[in-house]
Formats: sequence, structure tokens, C-alpha cells
Amino acid sequence: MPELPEVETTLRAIVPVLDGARVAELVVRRNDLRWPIPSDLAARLEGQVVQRMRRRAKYLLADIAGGTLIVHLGMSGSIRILARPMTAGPHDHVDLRVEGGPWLRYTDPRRFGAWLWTAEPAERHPLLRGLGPEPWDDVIDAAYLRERARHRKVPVKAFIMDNAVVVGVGNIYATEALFRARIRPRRSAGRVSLAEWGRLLDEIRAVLASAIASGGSTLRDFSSGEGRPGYFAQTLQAYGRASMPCVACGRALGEVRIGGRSSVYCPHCQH
DNA sequence: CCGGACGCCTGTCGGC
DNA sequence: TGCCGACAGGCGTCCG
Repeated sequence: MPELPEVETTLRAIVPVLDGARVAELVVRRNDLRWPIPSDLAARLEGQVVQRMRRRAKYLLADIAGGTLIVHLGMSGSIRILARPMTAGPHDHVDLRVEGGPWLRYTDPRRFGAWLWTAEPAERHPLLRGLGPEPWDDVIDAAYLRERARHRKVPVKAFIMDNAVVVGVGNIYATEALFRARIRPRRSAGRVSLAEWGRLLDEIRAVLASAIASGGSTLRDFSSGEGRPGYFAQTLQAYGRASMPCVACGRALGEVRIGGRSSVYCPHCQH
């Protein structure tokens, strides 16, 4: 399930299917996702060629003549590729059939995801407008983070999960990056040193890249577009390991809640 | 402006 | 074994 590596993994799976392909049919079984799926979405898409599939933050974007399809996987969404139509289950809310190709099936038990249309450039859509840079954007470095964090009392973990600062850092990878950078999640962002920002940024990038390289995490049931499970979950050192021994010092990991999200850390190694 | 809480919805897991 | 509450990867909105 979707943090940025899972979205990127999904993108890589569907790019070969959708890039340059024509949409033959869109079947919407339930339209009550986080926002209603526009009733005219099928009419907008059917018969049109997907000029390019891309990702911005955790949004999947399909550029099509006249606008862009915006897809978000929410907390529990996934997209699978079906070679042939199969009976839809109760959570299979949307199917997209590619002309002369397979079906894409969108499954989302919690229905926090979104399928939206925008006629403007997607970057100007209200959901995308306020997004900060991608984790690998050159504008992000230790100085950028320190500057953005000046006078901010918010816990550093909440700060790096703030999409206006940097996109794509969800709860799992924030927890892991802070553990690896040896910074306590509750530290005020404004009190993190330049050297620590440098370490943290390196670890954010490393943990995201490693997760992408292994196809995304599998916490419950995320699987890539091809239906293969991701193998990154077993490499998590902090997330989901509260009260278990720290891989570095062997002492029990602690857990706090930050912004309502569980945050595991090592009281001995992280400062 | 900032920080924190809430809610959307369903499935799963742990504790009793 | 069965039930019930807590919690789950996101994120927009509201409130103080």
C-alpha cells in the first residue's frame, strides 16, 4: 500500500501498458471514493490516447488530450493488470480497458483514493498546487531543510511528512529514515542541526530508493502492478518493531504518537 | 501562521 | 473460540 515507493512501483508497472495507448473503456462500479468520480470521466477518456503516464508526489497522472486523469491510491488502493476480464470483487471499483490490451483494475477497500479529471495543467489542480519538491529534486539539500524548519516547533517527523516541504515521505519511511539518521522523531524541526539535516536527507533518499528498488513495501497486501508482493517490509528496522530489540544496540525500541501516527524509535541511539 | 485533532471507510489484529 | 476496540500506509479541513 501506497507510500511513494508503492506508487512509483505501480507507475512503472502501468507505464508500458498505458503510455501511448488508447483507452477503450472505463467501468466505474462505485463512484464514492474520497471524492465522487466525475460522472463524465468515462466520456472524457474513452477513445482518447494517453500521451504520457507520470507521477507527482503520490498522484498518478495520465495526460490526455484536453486534460489529465488524476489517480490517488489513498491508504488502501492498488492497481492490477488483468490479461482478461475477471469477476470483480466488492472492492474493485474501477476498470480501465486498454484498446487491444489488458485491463487495469483499481481496488480500494477503504475508498480513500481518488479518480479525478482536470482540464487545466495538472500542477494547477488544487490537490497538486501546494506540493513541495520531489525527494530527489536538486532544490532540496540540508540548507533548504534547515531554512524551511527555522522557528518551526513541529516534531521533525511531522515536518518531513509535510507535503509542502517534501513530498512522498509517509509514516513508514519517515520512521525508518529518522532511525537510520539517529534523530528522535519528537525533536523540534527548528532544533535539528545542518549536519543532521544532511544525514536525514541522505537516509530519506536511501530508504525510498531501496524500497523502490525492491518493489515497495508489503505491510498487509500491497502488491505491484504485476501482482508480485514487495520485499522491502522485511528490511524495516524500526517501523512495526515497537518493544523489539534495536538492531544497533539491542535495547527495546520505544513508541510515541506524533500527529496521531505511531512512531517507533530507539531511545538509546536516537537523540 | 502554526500545530494538532478529526474524519473519511473497511479490514485486521490483539487482548480479554 | 468469540467479541470488541484499537489501529492501519493519506490527506484535506477545521479549530484554537
